[in-house]
Order: sequence, then C-alpha cells, then structure tokens
Amino acid sequence: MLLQMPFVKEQAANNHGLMLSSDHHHHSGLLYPLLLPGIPFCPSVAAACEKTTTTGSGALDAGEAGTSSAAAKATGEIASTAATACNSPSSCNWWKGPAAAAAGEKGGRMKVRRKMREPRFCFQTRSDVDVLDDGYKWRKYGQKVVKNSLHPRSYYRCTHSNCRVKKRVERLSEDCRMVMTTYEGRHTHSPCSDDADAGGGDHTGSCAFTSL
DNA sequence: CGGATTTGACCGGCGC
DNA sequence: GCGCCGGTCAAATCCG
Repeated sequence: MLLQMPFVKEQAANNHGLMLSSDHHHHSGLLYPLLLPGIPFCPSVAAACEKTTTTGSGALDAGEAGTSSAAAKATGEIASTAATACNSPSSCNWWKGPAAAAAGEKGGRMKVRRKMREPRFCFQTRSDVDVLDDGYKWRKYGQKVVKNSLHPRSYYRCTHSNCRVKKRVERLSEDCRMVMTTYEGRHTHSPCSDDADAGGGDHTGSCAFTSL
C-alpha cells in the first residue's frame, strides 16, 4: 500500500532540484522527489509534510503548482507543516560520517568507500503507510532496528538497472504516525522510464514530470 | 516459477 | 584495541 501525495513543486528557484510533482494525467498525486538526471540538488532540503485522514482539498503546494489533485481528495488531506534542514549531525544521523556510502556491488562488498556521499534529502510525512508513492519502484534490501528508535528502519534500492538511488524509511519514535523518508543519490532515469507500476499502476504511460 | 521480501550475518567506521 | 552501531549482503522464505 502506497501513499499518494498532491502536487508539490518547490525549491526550484533555489536550484535545489527538489521536485515534487503530480501526475495530472492519471488523477493521482504522486510524489516525485528530485533525484532526476542532471538536476542540481541540495542535500539540506527537507520538506515536511503532514497527511491526515480527513477529506479535503488541501495540497502541499509550495510553488505555483497549484492544483490539488483528485487523489488528494480521495486519499486524504495533505498539508505542508514545516521544512527542516537535515544536514545537521544532531538532526540527521545520516551525516555522522562516511559510513557505508558507496557500499559494494555484488562481489566487491565494502571494498571501496567514498569520502563524498551521494546527494540526499529527507522529509517527514504523517501517514499510515511507510512507503510513499514517489513514482519509482523500490526493492527492499534490508531492515534494521536502530538505537533510540522504537521502529525498525527499512532500506530500499531503486530497481531500475544502473540506478543506485537508495532510500531509508523509518517511523519516528516520538510520533509513530510520522514517517521519515531519506533519499540518497539521483535517479539516472525518469519515473516513467521505470516499467514498474510503483505500487498501484496508476501512473503508467506519460507522466507530467516537470523539468525546471 | 520468478521476483520481492525477510532476516541473520557480516563488515567498516567511530567513540571510548 | 575493543565494542557498538549503521548499512549491506545473501540465503531462505513468501507471494502472485
């Protein structure tokens, strides 16, 4: 089960590359976060969203994007609540060090570690489901119980060949309804190029992914 | 039967 | 040097 989000497009003016867009053609608000080929990206960007289960027309609209999708009305109101930077060691332990950055490919496990990590960003969503429908297809490759967290952290990798984007999903211990999703890397393909259905199959064919 | 998920083991970084 | 911890691997298992 996947969460769908309304149209969001923001940070473009800052050249952050955070692009959250919806698929107008399929009346579903899909979360398309950045990570596109060639799009500059600032790792400190984090958009916090809040999803409620009440019906309404609310939309996480930080730009000119505007239209709240039918899906938003169908699946619940989503409202932007806060944007918090995630590049501080105290707020995001992903930045604590270079650990396990590149990781290895099959066979070359952990042989080479990069000093510089892939661009990444995180955002929080209030949702009953862990996996956001961001237009890409992910394969889970691990789950870990982390310290000081009541909930396990899940690790996902983009299933597209030659695309090494990863994401982590975990629920906040302070509020189990809040889901923290962290992306690392940039997709080498568009969401549409992924032949997978990304959990529902409601966005096949042309996608209204806007290049800024 | 093939692809996705689960889960315990393994590895490297970091703090003490 | 040692232990803790986060991240990843890969065999086993599940599921459509």
